[in-house]
Amino acid sequence: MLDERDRKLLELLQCDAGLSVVDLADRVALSVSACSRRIQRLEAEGYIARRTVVLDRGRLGVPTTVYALIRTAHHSSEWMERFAAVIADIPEVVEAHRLTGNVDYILKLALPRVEHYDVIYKKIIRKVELFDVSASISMETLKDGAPLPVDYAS
Amino acid sequence: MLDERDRKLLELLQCDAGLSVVDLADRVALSVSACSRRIQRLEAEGYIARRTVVLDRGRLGVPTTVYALIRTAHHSSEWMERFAAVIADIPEVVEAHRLTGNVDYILKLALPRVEHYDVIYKKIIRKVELFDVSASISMETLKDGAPLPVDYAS
DNA sequence: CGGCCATGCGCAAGGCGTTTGCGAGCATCG
DNA sequence: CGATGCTCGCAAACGCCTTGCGCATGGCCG
Repeated sequence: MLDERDRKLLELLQCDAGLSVVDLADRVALSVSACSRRIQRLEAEGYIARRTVVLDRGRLGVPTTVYALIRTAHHSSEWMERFAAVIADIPEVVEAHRLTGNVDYILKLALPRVEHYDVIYKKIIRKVELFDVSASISMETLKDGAPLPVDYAS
Repeated sequence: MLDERDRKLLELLQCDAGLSVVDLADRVALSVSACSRRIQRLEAEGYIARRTVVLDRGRLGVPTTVYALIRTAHHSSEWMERFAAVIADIPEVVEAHRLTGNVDYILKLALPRVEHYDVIYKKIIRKVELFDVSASISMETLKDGAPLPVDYAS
């Protein structure tokens, strides 16, 4: 049960969660106290899952993004669990999904440089058997961590 | 110039930026004031790019994740700019990269349901010509928004 | 139509976390 | 061996966030 102000708050907080409540308050034309309670409610009701910081990839030493499209050699729940465990243990894998279609899994890697991909590749195939892997290097990031659309929220 | 404490702070903040400075302080065995200054420094030196909130996809009404792998019909800088502009204007596209390899672009979409993909698909092809598009639906999210590895940071 | 209840706002005070000035310890370097 | 710079810890001050309270508004029922 969100009104226009709630949606605006979620939008603002996605862009900058460092904004003070007083800033947020007059952006949505509300008193500080009312705004504070709105935010508390949004957290209590689970709209806001957690707060985090986004770090500078360059500064962190992992400027390179690589996507790995994977096809599995085995279609069993045992293999799936094994694969999930392997992925979970590799911090360079920052995102991983099991997909429908030709590709079984997609992995997003954060790496110091392109050549480092091979290290991760070998680390994975040493532990699980894959049928096919194709890696694509990100040449240009058009969007990343873009705010989620807020218009579908009820 | 990061030491072990700085890295630990970045790690903790990625997991939960809502932690108070006093909490963080004793996690890294430091006084509150010293910890506060560390964090200020990490922000000033650009390690921390910004603070944000991660919203609940389900609550927001966009639980479905779809990846679109795109091959372009035209290889010109003019087309690229047009495509980038189109993508920027679609809030359901939460991530977009230009890639090397067979696939030219990868798009990550946040949608209310699978069928909604068609709406976005049509919105894109109405504005730019594509050679090939293949969409894969995420059946299972093994990782998403995982903390960046902090060990490569200097 | 009037009264009642629920909901949400604003005001102001209180509480709490964060920040900052200051002195001390330690390592580095001339 | 002494000076310099860096970072820590302590304590106070500052500022922000929270919360209790009174009030207005809108909906519902008698």
